[in-house]
Amino acid sequence: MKKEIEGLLAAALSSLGDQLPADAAADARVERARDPQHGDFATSAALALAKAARRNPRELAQLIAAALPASALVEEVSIAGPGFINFRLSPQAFQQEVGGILAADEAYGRSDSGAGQQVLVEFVSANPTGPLHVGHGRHAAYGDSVANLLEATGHHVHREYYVNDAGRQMDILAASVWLRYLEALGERFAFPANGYRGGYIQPIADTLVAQEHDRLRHPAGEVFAGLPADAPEGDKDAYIDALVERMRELLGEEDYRSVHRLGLDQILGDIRGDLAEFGVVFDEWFSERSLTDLGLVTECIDRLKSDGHAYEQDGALWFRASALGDEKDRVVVRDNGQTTYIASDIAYHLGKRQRGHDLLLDILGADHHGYVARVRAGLEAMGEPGDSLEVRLVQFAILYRGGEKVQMSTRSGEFVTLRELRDEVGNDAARLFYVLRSNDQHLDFDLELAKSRSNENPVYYIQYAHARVCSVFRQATEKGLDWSPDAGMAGLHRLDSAHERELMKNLGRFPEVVELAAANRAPQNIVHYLREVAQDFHTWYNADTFLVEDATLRAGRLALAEATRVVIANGLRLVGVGAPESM
RNA sequence: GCGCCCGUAGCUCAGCUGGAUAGAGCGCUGCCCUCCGGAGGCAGAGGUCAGAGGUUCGAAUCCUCUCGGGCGCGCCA
Repeated sequence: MKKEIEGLLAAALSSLGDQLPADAAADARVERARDPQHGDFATSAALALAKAARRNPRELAQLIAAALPASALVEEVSIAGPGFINFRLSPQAFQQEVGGILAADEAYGRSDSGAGQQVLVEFVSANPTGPLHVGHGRHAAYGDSVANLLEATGHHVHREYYVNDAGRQMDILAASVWLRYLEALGERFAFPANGYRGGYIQPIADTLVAQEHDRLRHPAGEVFAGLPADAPEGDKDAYIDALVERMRELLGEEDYRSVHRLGLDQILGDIRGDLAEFGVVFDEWFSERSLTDLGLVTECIDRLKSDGHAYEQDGALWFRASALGDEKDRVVVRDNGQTTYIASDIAYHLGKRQRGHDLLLDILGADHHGYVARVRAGLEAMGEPGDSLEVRLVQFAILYRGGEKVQMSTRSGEFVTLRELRDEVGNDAARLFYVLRSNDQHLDFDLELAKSRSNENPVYYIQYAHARVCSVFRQATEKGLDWSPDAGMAGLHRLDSAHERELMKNLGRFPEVVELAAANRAPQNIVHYLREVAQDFHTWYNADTFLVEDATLRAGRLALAEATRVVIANGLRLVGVGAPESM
């Protein structure tokens, strides 16, 4: 709809070619008028061009208005205020759009404006050391919704989860599993302060017992002999690292790896299942370890050195990131010869580019904001454009139950998991609440509100509108009142009440809202829009009866109801929420 | 100390690539079921868009500063 009006304006501007600056076509933009008195669309093109054209804005507006091609869509064009050109659309313009919605059905709202750009969206990427918690849930819901929006606007999207399977935390997990295994076999000892104490370790240890029996068993005395003191007296980090070392010595590299792999596989499998139930499916689970195994990390480090982006100091190798916009230089190889996470991250992001992705969109926790400049510097050092990396930070989610804040502690594994949240409020409420707020805003997630069945709860309010439409159609069938899209089209010209006009107008905005939400990575735009549509629908439903005697009018109203249903279903699908036919 | 993000109605927040009188929900006040699902609808009160400068024909939106709040500033990831 908007595009048609912009087309008319562009035609007018180009027909005035010699009287306007050469780049005037860029101002062929219209916006939705906020105030109905200003019609349906408005353009400030005359205001923007006035200076360059050396005319006063109102005069220029007259000129442009006069040059507009005639169109059945436009009922009235007027000049207002300092030089706005307002367009009032004809009833047919809106009715025609309803027909367009029915024809496009599930495709309504989709566009190809992304022109096939390859976008790699990386999100969640939680360390596979335990189940996902409610914070990860927000990342999952946001990242997947943004990916959906990008797909809907013609981007080629690849969803990826970066598996941190190479770091120290995974070693600690392997040790934790092994210790629970030893306990299960009867060994007695104090569990390390820094080990993973969550209950989810136990089943993994049980699997290990079932697979290996006591083949990996060593007496506790042997395992803990001569280790430094654990907390509180000693350093818990030094203690756990020494314990991991001991485990590797006693088991040998091959058996150590198999315990490590078992822990990783089970936890990752659990995460994968959790996300799948949440409607989030990744195209790829990318292993950090594979970067090292394929030699990509060393390759990157060699390139840093040969291109003069690195230097040695205090026995470590430093990446000269400060020369590329970062606030300081970063260690890439430690004095003990181990590479750091930043080395992996540079290799990882370079690899993303080499796999053919134009845009690398990372969804990260707000506490990772310092990381952005680092990776961007790394990409630039590898000869890749820094702006191929886009980072969206997601702020924390805080759970409330009624007015009470739910305490969340990552210690001792006592945190609220995503699965617990989903079980309590349901997938639909969880997904919608997670994207209700802008990603850079803290999220207060009220469990009671998410479960409530009233108009306080946007999930039910929107879904109810969808179910209501379905209910009307069920009623129509019961009463033997047949309806078809063709009959609906033939009745559209009868839709002329204020409520119908308002609803039609808002339905026609959907493609614009999708476009904007995608461009701004802002799924909350979709939710707020759907709430408006649902409100318009409920208002209309209360004001007018749909199943009237007059067959033509009835067909037209059912067409509009069906178009509403299509828009709500398409919008909810974008944020991963279901559209129930009854509730 | 330096850097990033946030500050909009009593509460929770939309709106932010500048546009014409700043929106929603909750809460508050008063209404609407002989009617397709009342899990709904209608009406009303409620704001110096944290503050101060600046750019502009026009600023909640862009720039600068100040004041509040959050988060970062490891040879952890």
